[in-house]
Amino acid sequence: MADTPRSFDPTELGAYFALIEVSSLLRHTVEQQLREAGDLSYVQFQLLARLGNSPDGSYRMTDLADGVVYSRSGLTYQAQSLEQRGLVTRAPSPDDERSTTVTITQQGRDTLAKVFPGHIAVLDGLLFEPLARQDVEVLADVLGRVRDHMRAAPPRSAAPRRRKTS
Amino acid sequence: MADTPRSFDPTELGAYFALIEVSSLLRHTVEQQLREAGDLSYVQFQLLARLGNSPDGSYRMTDLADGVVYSRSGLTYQAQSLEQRGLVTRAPSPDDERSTTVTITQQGRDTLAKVFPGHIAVLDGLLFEPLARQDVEVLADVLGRVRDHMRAAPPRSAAPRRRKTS
DNA sequence: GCTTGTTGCTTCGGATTCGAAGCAACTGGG
DNA sequence: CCCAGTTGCTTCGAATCCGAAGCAACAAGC
Repeated sequence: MADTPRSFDPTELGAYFALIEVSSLLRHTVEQQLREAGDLSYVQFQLLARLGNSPDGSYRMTDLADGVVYSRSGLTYQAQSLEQRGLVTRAPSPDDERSTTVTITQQGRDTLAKVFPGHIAVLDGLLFEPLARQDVEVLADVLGRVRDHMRAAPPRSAAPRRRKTS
Repeated sequence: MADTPRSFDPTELGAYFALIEVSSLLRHTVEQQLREAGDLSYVQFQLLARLGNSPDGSYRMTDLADGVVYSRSGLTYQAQSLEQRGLVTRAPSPDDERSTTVTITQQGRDTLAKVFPGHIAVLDGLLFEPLARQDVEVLADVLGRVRDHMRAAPPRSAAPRRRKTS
């Protein structure tokens, strides 16, 4: 397999390495800020932010997991943690007894509001500062296209669950 | 000093979210490939790759940690693991008795060679496939600039001015 | 040569992550 | 109604990660 190990040219390598390094550093810094400002991990912040953006402030566990890339078990762990701290509530969905609906509380919204300015400040100073308006636009466009492509791509596993192969 | 809690416009948000999601998904997929192909974690692969690129195949621990963004202790953990598997050796530096020099072994190079084609294939299919040549160039340029800016920025002395004024 | 201070790495304890297995609720065919 | 299959979430065990404290080797000042 993989008989065509073409190697990358410097530009491609540069793009790849820069992507990895930028996201790592950014995440690291943001994580520190969130920890200091509101004792939140990055995942917890993402979850709260997503819930806060929802019309009714709630989502199913699965939808949350999909939006944040993390594993189901990891999400359970964080949701429990957030629930114990009173930032979200969890209740079985009225429709589907097996699905759990997570809802952000007022305290959760307060916490979100408390950490948000610092979050923006970090992004501003670290990510956007060296970029012109046009750079941001290009970045959004190109990375947005990559993201759509990734989402569309099959999970790439010789899945144990083969079904529906047309 | 809550002077500028400016919120981001959709383009900035899009760039930020796309960056996070792309890097997360990419990393996730790459991690799986590396695990299957050579039982390596992403960090381990990065370390081996970096060592393999070095003229003499070796680096000091600190330089490795800086290049890979991870914590010192985490690096120690991974280096020990790699050493036990015979992929690298560790020895005190002749100059500085306290610094440890990590060197890739032939077996390490073999492992690297084994996983590399698959690694490239993943990147190709996931990251580069939807991009035109020009997109890659722009990406390398813009992200490269951001990376340089981040490296120049002080790691954490940027926010110590704030007190918990809740 | 001693005493401080710094630097480089490791150990330690705790938090977070994941995949696999387990359990409970829905679904469809008989 | 029952049975197998699927779906949604949680529990479990193990791996990985980090920051803080600890230890050893250098560097400076006296």
